[in-house]
Amino acid sequence: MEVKVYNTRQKTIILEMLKNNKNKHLTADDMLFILSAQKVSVSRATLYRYLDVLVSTGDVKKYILSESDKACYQYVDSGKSCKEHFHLMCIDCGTLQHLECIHINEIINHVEKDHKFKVDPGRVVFYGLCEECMRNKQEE
Amino acid sequence: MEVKVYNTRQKTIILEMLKNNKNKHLTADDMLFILSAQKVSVSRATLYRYLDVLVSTGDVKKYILSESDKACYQYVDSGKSCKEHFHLMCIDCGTLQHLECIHINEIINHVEKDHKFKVDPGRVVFYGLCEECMRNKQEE
DNA sequence: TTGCGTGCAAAGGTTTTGCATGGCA
DNA sequence: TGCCATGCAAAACCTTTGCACGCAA
Repeated sequence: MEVKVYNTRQKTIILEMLKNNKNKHLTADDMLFILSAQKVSVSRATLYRYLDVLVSTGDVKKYILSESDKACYQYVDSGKSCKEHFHLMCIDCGTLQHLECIHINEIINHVEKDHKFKVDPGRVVFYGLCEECMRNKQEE
Repeated sequence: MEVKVYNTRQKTIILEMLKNNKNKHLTADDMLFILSAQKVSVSRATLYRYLDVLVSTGDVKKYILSESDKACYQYVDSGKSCKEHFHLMCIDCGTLQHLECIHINEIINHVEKDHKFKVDPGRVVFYGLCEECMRNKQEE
C-alpha cells in the first residue's frame, strides 16, 4: 500500500535553504539559525524528520566530522544521479567530490559476488583528505 | 610539575579487554557488556575517563562510524600501523561486518593516485544489504 | 599521608518520539 | 473528509561532570 506524501510550507523552506547552501556542511543548529535569520520558522522536530527523509532518498548526505559529535548535512544535486556514483568527503575542509569511476564499480561487483553484500553506492561516503588539504598537512 | 598516574584494577581490566578485541570497533556499551560478561565491574564514567586518556596517548583510536552517533574505539598496536579494512553495514538489520580484502588496498591506492584523494579506510562504511536481508527482500 | 581514581547520580547536549492539532489533497 | 505533517514538550540517548569516598604509592 502506497503512503501519501504532502507538500508543505516547511518542507519547501528546508529544501530551499539546503539548496542555497550546497557546498557547506550544516548542523541542525546551523540550519535553524539560518532559518530564524530569514524570519521563517520550522520546528526542530520537523527539521530532523524531514532531513531523515531526504537522507533516505539520497538527496542529502549525512556525515559526522571527526571533531564535533554533531551530525552534518549537505544537499546533493540530483541533476546527475548521485545514486550511482561515490562521494569523497574531505574531513578537513568538508568539500564533497563526486567520483565516477569504473574501478569503483568493479569493487562493488566484487563485494557483491565474493563477499555476498550488495552495496548501495548512493549512501557510501569515502572520508579522507582532498588534494589541497593533503598539501597543507605536509607543509605543517 | 609532574602529575602522578596510579595503576588501578579498573585500568588493567579495561586495557586487557581492549587488547583482547584488537580488530573490533567497540562502543562504550559493547565494552561494558563484555566486562559484565566477565563478571568484572567498571563504572561507565571510569570507562569514558580512561578511554579519553588512552585516546590522547594514542594507544586507542576513536571514531564515529557515520549515521550511528556512537563513538567507536579500537586498540592500536603501537608496532604496526592500523589495519586497513572497510566496514559493511546492513541497512536492514544493522549488522556491521569487517571486510579485509586485498582489492580494497588497490582501490585506496587508485583513488589516491588517480583522483588525488587520500582515503581514511577506518572511517568508511559501505551501506547496503547483507546476504540474509538480500534474500528476505527477494522473497517479499 | 597525599592526591589521583572511582562510583554514583545528576547534568549536558543532540536527536527522537508521543500526542494533540494543523493543513494538504 | 481522510490522514499525513507539524509543534511542543518530554523522553531517549550518549557522554561529561561534581562530589564524596576509596585506594595506590
